[in-house]
Amino acid sequence: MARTKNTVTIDDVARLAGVAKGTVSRVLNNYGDTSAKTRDRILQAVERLGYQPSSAARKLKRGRVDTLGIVLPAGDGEHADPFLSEFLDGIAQALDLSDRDLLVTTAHSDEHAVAVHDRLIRSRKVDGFIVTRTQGDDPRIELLLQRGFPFVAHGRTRNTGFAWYDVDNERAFLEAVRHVAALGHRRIGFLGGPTRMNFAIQRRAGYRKGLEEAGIAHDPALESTCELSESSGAEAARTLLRLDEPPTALVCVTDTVAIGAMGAIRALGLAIGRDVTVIGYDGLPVGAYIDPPLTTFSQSAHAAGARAARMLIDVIEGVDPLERQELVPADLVKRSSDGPPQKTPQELKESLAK
Amino acid sequence: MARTKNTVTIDDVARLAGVAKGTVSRVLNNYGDTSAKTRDRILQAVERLGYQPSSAARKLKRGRVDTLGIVLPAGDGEHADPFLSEFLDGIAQALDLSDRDLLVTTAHSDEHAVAVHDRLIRSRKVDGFIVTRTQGDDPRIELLLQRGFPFVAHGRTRNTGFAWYDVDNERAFLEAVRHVAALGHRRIGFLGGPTRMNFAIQRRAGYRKGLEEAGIAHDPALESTCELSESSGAEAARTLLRLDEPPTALVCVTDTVAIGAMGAIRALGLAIGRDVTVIGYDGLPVGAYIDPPLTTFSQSAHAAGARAARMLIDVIEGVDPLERQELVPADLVKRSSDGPPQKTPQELKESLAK
DNA sequence: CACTATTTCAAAACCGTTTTTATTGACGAC
DNA sequence: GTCGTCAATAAAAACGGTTTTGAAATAGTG
Repeated sequence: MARTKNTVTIDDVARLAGVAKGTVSRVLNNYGDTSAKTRDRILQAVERLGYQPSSAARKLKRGRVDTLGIVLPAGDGEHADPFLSEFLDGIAQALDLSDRDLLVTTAHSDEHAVAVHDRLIRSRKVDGFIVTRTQGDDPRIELLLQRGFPFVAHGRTRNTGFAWYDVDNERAFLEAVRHVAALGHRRIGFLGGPTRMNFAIQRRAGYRKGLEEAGIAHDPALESTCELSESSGAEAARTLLRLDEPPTALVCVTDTVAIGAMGAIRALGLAIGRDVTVIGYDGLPVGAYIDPPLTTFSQSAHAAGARAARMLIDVIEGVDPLERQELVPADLVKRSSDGPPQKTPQELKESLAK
Repeated sequence: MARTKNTVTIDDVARLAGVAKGTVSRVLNNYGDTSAKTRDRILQAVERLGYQPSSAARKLKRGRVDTLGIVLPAGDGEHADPFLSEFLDGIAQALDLSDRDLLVTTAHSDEHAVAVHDRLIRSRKVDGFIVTRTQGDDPRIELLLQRGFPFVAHGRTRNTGFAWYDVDNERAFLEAVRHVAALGHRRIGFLGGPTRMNFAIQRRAGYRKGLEEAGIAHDPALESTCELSESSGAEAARTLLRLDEPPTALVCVTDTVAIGAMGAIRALGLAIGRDVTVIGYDGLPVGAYIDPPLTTFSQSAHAAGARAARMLIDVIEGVDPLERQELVPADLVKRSSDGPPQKTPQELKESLAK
């Protein structure tokens, strides 16, 4: 049974145009060494047959696939990471402009992630990777550096000898402190994250710098550390508010922690945004729905994805990765969980005593 | 400059094992016609060199890429569709089990989507497509059917001669009405979606059937149509509540519309779940965070993605697409936006008049 | 022991491109 | 005229696999 092939190849084009296939190829890749006449004839044949080169054959010869890869942490089957979906969308849109595509895979553990990257590299299905959710020491980045495979990380790691795109955590927290200081707060607490995380250290540094800039003495009692959960945020908030001179503002390492803190504040009978100001970080959509809507700092995941993709393309095309390191500021999303202090710390303490 | 190639090919393996490359290939593809001795030798060489076949070369000969494609509607750059990210996650996990990958692209319009599918087909970058967010008459599906290219749709269309996975929209809305009727509601409003969407028609049909089953006369004034946005949902809700005999329950085509409606209800000074019951559809995570948490119908996007991927693989491997059509029920996620009516429609009207 | 069937593997052909090399004809210079 | 030179294109050689073909070695049979 002679199954008729329904795909049109370069040979078909060459035959129709009456030239050698090499000539067709050169025309399509703009070598510019063909006469106008044959070029027109070839382009016409291409048009008529609706020819498009086979990516596999092309890649075999050229060694490129025009495809970028990303390995996502597998969701728990419940709710997918909202950040990632926006990030993906940004990547895809950037790629559309350059006629490349995105290969998406998931991994359910660090080891699995490394294995998947390795498989994709060896089977040459992608030209480079975008690595998200980086850790201080990241095994995926180790692998990619060791293999000399192009990639861009979203977020720095301890080692920084590669291309990355990151949000300026330090700057954001400096601005957070500046913002509440401008509202009139002088007792400003910090609910920080675990210091094994790179970003937690950066954010704390920004907090301290902000205090210094505002001329407020750094009080270690106001600087706490908690896990990145609501319950942990709630507990840390309670601790700070029990101080003899409680803070009138809380700057929180993430929105999740801030939401936990808000619950604790409300439970103590205080008004968020009036008695106690709360500032988050992440710009999670849920922050807009809670009561009162959370003032926070936000990085556009969409913009990050688009930019990271563009940077990766540059790296693949030979740009030195060290020339593709970008630090961008996070923007303040002003909602309603902040405001001028209505009470002094002493008054706050008294109202809590009741 | 003789750039040393750092990729290991089948020739390297063959040389190391002292056999012809054809033999290596047959061993790796389990032809079972090689002696145990040479097979071991070859596998050992493969192991030692860390050899993995080039996907491009392999595909060139076999005509398959082991990659599925999906073309997403491009987000607006603001918030990506939470449904899609979960759906993607489901697909990716299913693919992981079968050593295939997923190619993701975006399209910003119907025409663009068709063009992207066409490009991917012709450049043979994927073996098949998963088509989401189907419309009554879907140009993408037209294209794929015409090209005879394998695909699975998430959602039916007018034409149903292909593989699909769909939630039983009609049934869900029938159950929604049954649910609120059981709570004691008799004036039940419907905030429907644009009727160009197939699912909107199905959901409306379920609503009407539910009324019939409950023995409630269908009042066209209670059945409205809105776009799938919060603002549109809010407006539709206001319109219905201004009726002389306002509804005490609103069944909404999507969670987004329901959330908009809730905002409008609150703004009118009414208590959600007491004065007016609101039922959504989609099971969006955000629904759990709003106040009060939204009662809704949920389809697991994750499960849908995983199942659709599996179905597509079957179709690619030759199963008749007509044998891969599945209708699954949506489940009621009971939260707090519903309850027995506290007021009659007349009382509701009066309290609004104030 | 001659003869055939079976197993095992080497060699060659092929997939659809890109890239390199060769060939052809036209043209100008000597 | 003959000889390069140059432009344009044809022809051939990769690229890295899979699949087909066929030959040699081995086993089985009368």
